Amino acid sequence: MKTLDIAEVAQRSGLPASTLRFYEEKGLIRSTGRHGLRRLFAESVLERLSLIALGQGAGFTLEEMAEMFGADGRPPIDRARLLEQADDLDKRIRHLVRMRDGLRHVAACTAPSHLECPTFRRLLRHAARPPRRRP
Amino acid sequence: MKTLDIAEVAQRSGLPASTLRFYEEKGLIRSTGRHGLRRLFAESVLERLSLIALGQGAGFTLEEMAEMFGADGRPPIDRARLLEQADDLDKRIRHLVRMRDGLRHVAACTAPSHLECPTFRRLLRHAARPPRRRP
DNA sequence: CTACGAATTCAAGAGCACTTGAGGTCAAGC
DNA sequence: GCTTGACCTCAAGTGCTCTTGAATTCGTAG
Repeated sequence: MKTLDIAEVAQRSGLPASTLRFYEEKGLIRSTGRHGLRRLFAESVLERLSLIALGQGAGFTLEEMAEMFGADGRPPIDRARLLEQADDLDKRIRHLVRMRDGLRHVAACTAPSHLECPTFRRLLRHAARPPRRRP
Repeated sequence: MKTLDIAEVAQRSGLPASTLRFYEEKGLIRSTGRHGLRRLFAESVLERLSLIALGQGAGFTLEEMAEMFGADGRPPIDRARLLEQADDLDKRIRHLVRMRDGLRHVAACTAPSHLECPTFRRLLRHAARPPRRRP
């Protein structure tokens, strides 16, 4: 099995070595051994890192992800949880779409003051706070 | 002109008073005066708060927003900036859509291991890190 | 006029995701 | 064998957005 040293993982994943060490400390990835002091990683760590990026984008915290693919390795994925998260994403997407449209409108709008523009005012009424990363 | 005390602003905006004080300190909102010690706000602060929520969702930091509607009040909006931000949002939206679809797929997929599922693997390859809040 | 409760200030703390710096170690090349 | 430089550890620091707590002030109801 081919092993990668941290520099190679860093280069291929685009993450700095410090982040990789940090992730390992958090239990998000694992090194398969050492060469002297130096960590060795299996190539599969790259997939894991993609998975982490995916999860981050979906709104999971690092800690939640560490739990999810906890003890063993293979993500024992919780389907209900994922669907819930997908619905959540739907909300965020709709929100962002409204905002994008709003921004474009404001950039184009010629109303004397944006606060007088009905489109803008409608937008504001819908501008609920973005869902906070679960506190 | 009707004025609101902080409790009313809090209640109508859904933000805790501490956040309102924090925003004022940051120059994001202004109280119009005091009644004794107590802040008084114009009703228009509610619109401003919506605007802030909007901006946050669009990826502006509080400081950037404080700059934008800086000295006077009325947002002297920078159109180029807004369009740029809208394009940015477009990217984020496309990203989120892929992730949502990915999550749904994974929840439904029956492949023995997700890492063997081609759809999932394709998803992973696209799971670039979500754009970091401008560092 | 007194007591209550809501608001105030200021400093510190919290949560998340990392980054940085000081000081040490070790494999490899010369 | 010695130097070099990548990698190591551990503690502390960063940036952002707030929250919490202690001590204090003040308007309003009774």
